Amino acid sequence: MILTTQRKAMIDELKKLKTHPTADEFYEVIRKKIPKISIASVYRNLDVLSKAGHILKIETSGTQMRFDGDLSRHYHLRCSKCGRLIDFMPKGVDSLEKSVKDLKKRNRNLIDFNIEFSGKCGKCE
Amino acid sequence: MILTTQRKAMIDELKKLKTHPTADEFYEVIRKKIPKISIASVYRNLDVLSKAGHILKIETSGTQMRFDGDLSRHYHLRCSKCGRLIDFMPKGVDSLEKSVKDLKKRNRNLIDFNIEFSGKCGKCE
DNA sequence: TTATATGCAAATTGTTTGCCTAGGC
DNA sequence: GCCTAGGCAAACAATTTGCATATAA
Repeated sequence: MILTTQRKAMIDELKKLKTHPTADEFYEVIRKKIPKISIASVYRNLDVLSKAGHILKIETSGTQMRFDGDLSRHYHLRCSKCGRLIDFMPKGVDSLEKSVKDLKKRNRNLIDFNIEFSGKCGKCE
Repeated sequence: MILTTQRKAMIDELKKLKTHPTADEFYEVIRKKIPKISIASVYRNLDVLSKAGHILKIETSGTQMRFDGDLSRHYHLRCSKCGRLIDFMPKGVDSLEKSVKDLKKRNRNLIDFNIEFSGKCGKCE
């Protein structure tokens, strides 16, 4: 996997966003930096970059894939009012993580988990 | 929402399945009972029946929606080997549920959560 | 007998692929 | 110079819609 200028720019732009864009949303953003980029490259590169660990592909409710430049351990909340996907790392999450760790100890076949919260985001409360 | 013969049959058939089928998988199953059913009705009815609370639409990894006739509280595990979606309700899950309950107490905006586990299913271990 | 549901085909949406050219090492 | 990446358009897969007919209350 070659980190071309285009791919580097994609990583940079995605890291600036807090919105967890879909591929087509990100296409509109990156087009402002790289006007000649094609939607096919956006899909291809979001895929290879996530496989290479530079960005995160988010398994989310709703049909479209979403992407995240923030690699730190955090969760997401889907706002039940406005529908946006918001970073969510509240106090109390550590005990949930501990529960999962215990689950893994009891169930050796268990590898990972994916959680999405739902509720009102800060702006909609 | 009228519970037509067709919709009743769909609920019955889905409840018999443990496989959490996609819409097209379920279409193949229900066709054996209602040969003239159309794929459009399958999509439409899976949607209205889930909204009416008769069945469950599962937010799952992968691109396709999956459906579940089992309304009892339970979770799912995506097998990392065979890819199937398996019911998962192990010992230890109660402490995870307690953690989420605590989270909700601390974060009043929080409504619900959706978790999908990944790991090897019973057949693949 | 009026409203809702269904079948069929066509339209839409999100994503992937083939192929040829361009750029990176 | 060789191999991987990128642009473009066409293909594909999953789902939705419009419309005419059929079924339910």
